[in-house]
Amino acid sequence: MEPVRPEFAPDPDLSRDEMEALQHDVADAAEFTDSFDFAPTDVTANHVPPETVTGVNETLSTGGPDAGDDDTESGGIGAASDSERPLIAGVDQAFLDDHAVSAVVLLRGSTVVDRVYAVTELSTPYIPGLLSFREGGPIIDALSAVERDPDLLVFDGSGRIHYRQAGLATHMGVVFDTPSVGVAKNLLCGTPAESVTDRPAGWRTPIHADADVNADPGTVIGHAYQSRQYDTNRTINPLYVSPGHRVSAETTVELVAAVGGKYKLPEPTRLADAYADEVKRDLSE
DNA sequence: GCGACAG
DNA sequence: ATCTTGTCGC
Repeated sequence: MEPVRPEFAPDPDLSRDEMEALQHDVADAAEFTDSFDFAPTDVTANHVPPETVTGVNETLSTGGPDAGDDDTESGGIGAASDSERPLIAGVDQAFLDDHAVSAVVLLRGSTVVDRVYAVTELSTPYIPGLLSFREGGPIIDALSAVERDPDLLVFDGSGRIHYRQAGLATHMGVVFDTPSVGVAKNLLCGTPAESVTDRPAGWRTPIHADADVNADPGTVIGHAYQSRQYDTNRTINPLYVSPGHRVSAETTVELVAAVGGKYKLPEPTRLADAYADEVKRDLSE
């Protein structure tokens, strides 16, 4: 795929004020309403709702072809096989000295159909709120190597949950004008509607815009979503999911749940994370 | 000045 | 994000 709107590409050489100005433009260009042509229920064959797990490792599965196709899943009119399912791209990075290894794993259902990566020199430090100016370039490099246009991009980081409603997922979604969602492990800004501690799998609560966010106070900019949970001692923190581009806050939760597997992180992102680490390891030997 | 802050 | 062993619990 290629950047459809390169004018929004994050230039790491901009001044801080210019970066923030560009983010305002990105937020204005972003669409936080559903605008994609596949059903969330077609994303995966096995719509296993989030479970409360008892163990840690069960059977190792890295997304290889599944044993059989289920033509009789919920809905009935869904895709019959992985080959008909929407193309989902998971994006994540690993770092090595002053270089970023950006990895993209493409999935159709539970089948990994492609993996690409790019090694790019970093030119800007990590600054909360300006992440896309550090990782955006490297990510664009990797996504540009993807042959087919994904139906959805899943990022490791925030989307609309951002001071200027222009987090990494939103910024990249706008640059490629592709539906995208952000999945962060920590909350950047905004206020959860209720306590997020020790919640059962499947639980979610809205994240509202507060004084730190450039949006009408109370606007739902994302959700805390408990993808997995243990039934005993230790507890797992929730994920903070938010719209990137062309997806609503509510649908974002549904999509993240749909692409989620048996781990805390959704499969696309989890596999991209592992791939980035793998490339990094091979690269440092 | 103090506190807060995705990856 | 990254630097890293053991350890608790199923």
